[in-house]
Amino acid sequence: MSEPLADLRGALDGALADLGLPAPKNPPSLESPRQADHGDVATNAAMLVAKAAGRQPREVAEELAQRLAVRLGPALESAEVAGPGFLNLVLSDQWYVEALQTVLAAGEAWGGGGADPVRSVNLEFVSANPTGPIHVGGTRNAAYGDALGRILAFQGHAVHREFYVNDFGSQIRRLGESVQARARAEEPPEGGYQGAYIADLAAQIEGAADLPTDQVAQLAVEIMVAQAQRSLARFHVLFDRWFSERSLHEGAPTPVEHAFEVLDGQGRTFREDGALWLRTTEFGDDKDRVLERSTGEHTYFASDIAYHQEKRERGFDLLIDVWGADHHGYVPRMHAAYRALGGGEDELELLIMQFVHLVEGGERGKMSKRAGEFVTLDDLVDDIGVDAARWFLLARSHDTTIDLDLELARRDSSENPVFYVQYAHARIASVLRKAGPERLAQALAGPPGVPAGGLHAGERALLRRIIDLPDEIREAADRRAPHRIATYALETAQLFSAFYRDSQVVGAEPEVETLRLRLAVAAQRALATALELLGISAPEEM
RNA sequence: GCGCCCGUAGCUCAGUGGAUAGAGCGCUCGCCUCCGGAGCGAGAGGUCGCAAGUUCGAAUCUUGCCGGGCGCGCCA
Repeated sequence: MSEPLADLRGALDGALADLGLPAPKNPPSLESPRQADHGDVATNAAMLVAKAAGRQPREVAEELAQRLAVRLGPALESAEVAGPGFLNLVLSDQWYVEALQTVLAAGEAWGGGGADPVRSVNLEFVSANPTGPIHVGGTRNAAYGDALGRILAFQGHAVHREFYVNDFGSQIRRLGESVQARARAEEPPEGGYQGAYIADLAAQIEGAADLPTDQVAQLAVEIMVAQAQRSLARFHVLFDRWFSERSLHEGAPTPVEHAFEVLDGQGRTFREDGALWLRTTEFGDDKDRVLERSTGEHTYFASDIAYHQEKRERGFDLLIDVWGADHHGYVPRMHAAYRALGGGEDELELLIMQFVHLVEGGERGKMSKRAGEFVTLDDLVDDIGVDAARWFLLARSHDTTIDLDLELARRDSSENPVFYVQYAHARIASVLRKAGPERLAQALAGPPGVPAGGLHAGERALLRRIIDLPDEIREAADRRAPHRIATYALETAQLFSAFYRDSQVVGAEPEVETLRLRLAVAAQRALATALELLGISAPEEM
């Protein structure tokens, strides 16, 4: 048996072909029905093809059931047509036991490797301005980008993680001025930065009061970047490259100038009012955009275009940028610019993270960077820990704003979902320790067998969920939706808990104990994999 | 005004064409001679913002409205 659900899908496709029915436009479902009396696997295949074939769905389902019975043989216990044309399949214990064997044989690789086709992905995320510490929004971006990277990599994609450092331009000058003002005990400049970290920078930079402002600014950026690297590493987020915006303005020609040449070669730029413009309206933007101001300075947009051109030239076949919600208005012009460079529409994905509100006792905290009253990544990790922070930031879809309940997040009890999942993992480890290494090795050595009494409902339900893992990961990857993995982890932990409650593992009849030990190992792997993809620890004991 | 995101249980949110819409928290009530009780459960609680439309079938797709968040610089 290869991957169990893939086998079923193959059998279903084959059965449709047997009947001379066209393959449906959308792949038929193979879902675990919520209702227990709807079988182990339900499919809507008959309803999908009935119309095109001009047939009654239930009639098609009946014929499909017969063909599946032939193709699946002893794997299929029964197939029943229900409702408007669903086909509910009950799989045999033998099928389940063989599926479990497949899971165990795959080991840590179970659930991964589904990339099709394999792509070379540049994943740019966080990219927070080095004018201040990383705050909660950046932390969510970090957790999301990192988890997405883990999922894509587990699928088999080549993932290169990058942090774009905005170490150039007016805000950096303002940072230098702010630090220098502080060092001179003067008021910060108009629109400058405040907060304790500015005082720290002023103290750390020797001669900050007297050095040229540009130099103070660069030294401050270096310190801030190093701090961001430490904070992110502590949050289990590592990058392959920290890309300097400043570097886009160095060399001859500079990457920015090179990008201008590329755009000019495509005939996309023009001069007006003394400025250089890009005709982004040709690609759906609502107005054209300035690349070089009438003063001769380049805009931030020019840097960004040069950066994306540079990434293109490095040979990635997919660029993903994860941006904060406050930049969403920038999306159309970036897409337009990418196409103006000659890039393909589906080579660049811009993902927008919505905001996070921290909630404590029903009250929302404030996060204003300039005022210096923000909660930073380090503050959050100090408060609730890496695992809880990552869980609560990752458990929800990236395009919904979230309220993070700090009071719940810091609890060490099963009321806290991340604790509950980790506890289930640790508990399995404890059961396996109880069985002992010899007994465990013996159980895993097989051969797989169906115990005399057959499988119980709780065992089948847990195993069914473990078998779902590859599909879940594929969905999470394709939809850029790490939160699905969190949902999966919680459900799997709940199913294990129910199984554990109802079924004695260690000390059961030998062949039953063997099955349950194997199941426990598989459940532990599924949980460990899900947690790993979220960057959350899977403890052996707590 | 225009654009993007959101509107699902008291609260926070899953669920992007299928059957009787789910979870966590909160609330009420149960379970320790038993592999981890820092645990395990049960129950109450919902016009899926509103209205049309498409479909055999809509929380899900379309359109319009209402409500909330964000954005609309030769700033970054």
